[in-house]
Amino acid sequence: MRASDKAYQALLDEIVDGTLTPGTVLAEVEQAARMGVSRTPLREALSQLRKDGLIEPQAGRGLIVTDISVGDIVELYELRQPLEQQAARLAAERGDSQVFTLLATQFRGAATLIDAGEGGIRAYYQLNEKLDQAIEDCLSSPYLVSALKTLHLHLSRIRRLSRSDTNRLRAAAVETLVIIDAIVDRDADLAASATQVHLHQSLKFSLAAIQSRVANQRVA
Amino acid sequence: MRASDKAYQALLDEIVDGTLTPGTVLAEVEQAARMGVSRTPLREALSQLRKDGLIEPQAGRGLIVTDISVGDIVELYELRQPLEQQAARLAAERGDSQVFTLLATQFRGAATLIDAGEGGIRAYYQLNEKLDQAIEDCLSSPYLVSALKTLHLHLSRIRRLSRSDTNRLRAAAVETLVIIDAIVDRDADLAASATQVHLHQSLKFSLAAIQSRVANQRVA
DNA sequence: GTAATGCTAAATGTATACAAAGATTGCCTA
DNA sequence: TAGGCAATCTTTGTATACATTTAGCATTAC
Repeated sequence: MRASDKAYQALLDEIVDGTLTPGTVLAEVEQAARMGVSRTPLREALSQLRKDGLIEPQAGRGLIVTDISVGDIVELYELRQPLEQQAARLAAERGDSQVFTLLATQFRGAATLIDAGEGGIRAYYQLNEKLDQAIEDCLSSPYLVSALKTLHLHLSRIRRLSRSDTNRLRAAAVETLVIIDAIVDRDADLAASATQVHLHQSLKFSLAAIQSRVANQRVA
Repeated sequence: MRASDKAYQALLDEIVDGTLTPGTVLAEVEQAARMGVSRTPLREALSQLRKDGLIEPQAGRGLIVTDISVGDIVELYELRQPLEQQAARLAAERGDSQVFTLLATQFRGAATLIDAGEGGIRAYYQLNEKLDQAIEDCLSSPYLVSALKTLHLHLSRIRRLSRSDTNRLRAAAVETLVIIDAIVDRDADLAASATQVHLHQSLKFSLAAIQSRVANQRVA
């Protein structure tokens, strides 16, 4: 593995999982030392992260981790809605029914998973990733796939901001199951509509979760 | 301007306008010399172009300009359709009516422009860019804007493959006018539908133009 | 004659030295 | 004391030297 790839992946992970918080200054020499690489490959990594929109040039000097706020959630969904609807539509048209039939079965057991504590919830998230992967595998367009990849990068970031409670997760699983069933039935319009519904709900509850958290913080 | 930006822009322009044809090998020392910069900023430029999907690692070694074929057109439209529909929808919801009223007026004179020879057609393309810019200005989401930017990069490339005749351009202008009028009327659904129609026609005629060109080449 | 192995050369990947640009701090002046 | 200017120092931007990897080719052995 190239040193630049290593640094890119490491920094990416840290930004996505929140270890590097928004506003953190990424000085070249400092980060190069921390990653155990020289400045050249590190700069390449930073340049990639900049293209991803995960870091940006600060007013004065240096690169900082981009902020991710409530406003960003709404703005991100303005991209997510059309992209995932299109992906669901194409998956319905071309998807391998067997794959999605299996996923449907797994999603029918999602509620049990969600109620099984921390580990179960982690498994549920992994199931969602499997679904995303299955849908992506249906797409022949590298342009669409690439846009989805970038999108999911940012989605991972906001997931930390607006953690859902188990009630919401169970509801989300049901909504997702409608999408999967539509794909199995080769009903592209339904798959798109179900996606729209799911994302609408998802956005609504994300914003509500943040609102309530802010309210709680005021009390504390 | 930084040397890396200069090299990036220069290479980008050459790839988009077809000076650097698909398959062209971009060797670092060679290109660095040609651009008048050293290898370090040139590599940064190449790294960006790679993220844009304009160049890719070759089997053996080295980076080559990515191929752009008929299949790519269809795949690109699988991204274009959802993105531009969303953009049109949001423009209809939030756009400044005055801006789009002016654009509508200009597009009503498009036919005259298209029939005025080479220069007129260039002016018509510039008018289309003004429209794209006006729509982009309506978008608050940097995520959506960024995806559109990348999309238009690749669209510029395929425009060389499937040049439209004046008949098609006139029809396209009429289709576009429907979109603009919908935006002026704040009719998001109509703007989205009109965009879908326009892009459907645009794709159909692009593919047809290429087919007929291939047929002509066989004759010649 | 063919295949495999080793050598060579050329390209990429990395590190470091050097240059330039800008920010901060301290001093001087008003 | 406050504001401005200058000098220094930190940080980024660039160039080049060095390391590493691999493809191509030739030679040798089977």
